[in-house]
Amino acid sequence: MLDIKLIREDKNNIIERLNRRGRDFTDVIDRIIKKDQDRRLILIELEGKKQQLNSSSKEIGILKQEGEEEKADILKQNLKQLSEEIKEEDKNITEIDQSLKFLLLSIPNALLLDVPLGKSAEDNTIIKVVGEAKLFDFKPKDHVDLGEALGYLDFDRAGKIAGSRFPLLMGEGAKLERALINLMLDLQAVNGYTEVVPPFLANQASLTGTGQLPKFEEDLFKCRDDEYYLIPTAEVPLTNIHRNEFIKAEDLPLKYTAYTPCFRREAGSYGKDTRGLIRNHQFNKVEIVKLVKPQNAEKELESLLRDASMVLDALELPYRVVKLCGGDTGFSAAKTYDLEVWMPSSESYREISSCSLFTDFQARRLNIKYKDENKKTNFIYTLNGSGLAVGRTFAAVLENFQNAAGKLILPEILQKYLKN
RNA sequence: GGAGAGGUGGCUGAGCGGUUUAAAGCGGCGGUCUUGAAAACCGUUGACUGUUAAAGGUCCGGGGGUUCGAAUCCCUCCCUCUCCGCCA
Repeated sequence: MLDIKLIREDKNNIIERLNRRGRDFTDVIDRIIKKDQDRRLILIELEGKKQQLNSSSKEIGILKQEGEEEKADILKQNLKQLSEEIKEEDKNITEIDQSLKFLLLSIPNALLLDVPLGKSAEDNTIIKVVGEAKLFDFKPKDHVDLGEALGYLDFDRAGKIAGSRFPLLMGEGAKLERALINLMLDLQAVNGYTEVVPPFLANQASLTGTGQLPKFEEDLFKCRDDEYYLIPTAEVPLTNIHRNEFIKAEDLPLKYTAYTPCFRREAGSYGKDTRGLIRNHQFNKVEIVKLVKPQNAEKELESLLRDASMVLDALELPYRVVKLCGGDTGFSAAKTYDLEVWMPSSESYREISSCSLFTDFQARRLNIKYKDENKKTNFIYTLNGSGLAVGRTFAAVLENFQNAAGKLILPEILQKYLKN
């Protein structure tokens, strides 16, 4: 959520940073400003009336103590109407507050000024390329053919159990998935993240806090009889650990990691990546989350990116780092780097991690504060990244480490994890 | 699922219709003392809104109600704890 004060005081700057997303936010911002002004006008009048009521009520208390019952009764009669008026106007203010809040909750984060302009993924900036994109002297299989041949994957039976876009890993495949999870968690432990096993369902407040609600409900699986949603990412529970909390400055930064399954309806992506592990309704992910002081934000994003990259380095997978352009940056993020892994079957790079800085956008929704150096209360900044999407890593491992015979030659570190 | 207890400022905790602008303690901050520190003592210290600064307004789990006036009474929902039942 953007700061209404900032919108009031620095409207043009906010609009400029929003418009980097590739559409014009002037109208919405103007509507917000108008509503905010209306609200303040009504509020001034209302507060005057409240002041009057408060002091008169106090007077009644005093009169009664002095035994002046009659005077008190007269005053009481006179206050009845004022009290009614206040109640009425209070209702109006609440309504305006709610619609203002809804508008604010529906506006995406203002982007940092170094986020490149652009409409789609094609306009992202390639920051660096790590490792060599493997070219095979045979035609590499994709991870589905390979996985099914090896008995690791069984999408037909997954369809029987649940439906399309669900994975079923069997035998060595299931073990490989578990090895990857363990490897990732161990690496992030070394990087100083506290391991967490959070709830896999979250309530409405939590999802509003991180930004999935109210705008993107159609992307979520929702329980029918309870106000719970299946988490679309561990970002939700991890970032919500400290919702409505005051953090001691010396406890920052706070760093958490968790492995969780993630559940996404993938509404609106019919026909996209229908094959394999790339886009499923359920997938495993190891997430890393940080709560930091604002002044360290950019540095913390760079280090978060390194923490995520480290997994790809350890697995010896070729990848590249891209900075997302405005149009491709997610709703809550102010700036995002993606890690894209090389997929030999399609000879392309595919997103495997997304590392974002959210500035105080989430913290404001979540009400997470700390006291800064000047003892001023301030919102913390949040960041998160995938470290990594396990399903996509699984696919990348299969495709990158296959040989002509259709067997896997895994890097040493993975072999070690498979043994344990 | 049944019965009971409870949710109050960074923390502990009193208040249970009207000088409460939420007591007190802890913690924090400043000071006195000290070579320095600790202890002790003195002062200060909730959040949000608003303002040049103030005044004022809002906030005692969430929502609604009663009243001139609600932390306090009523309704409702949520959460925590104890006991019972069921259960991995």
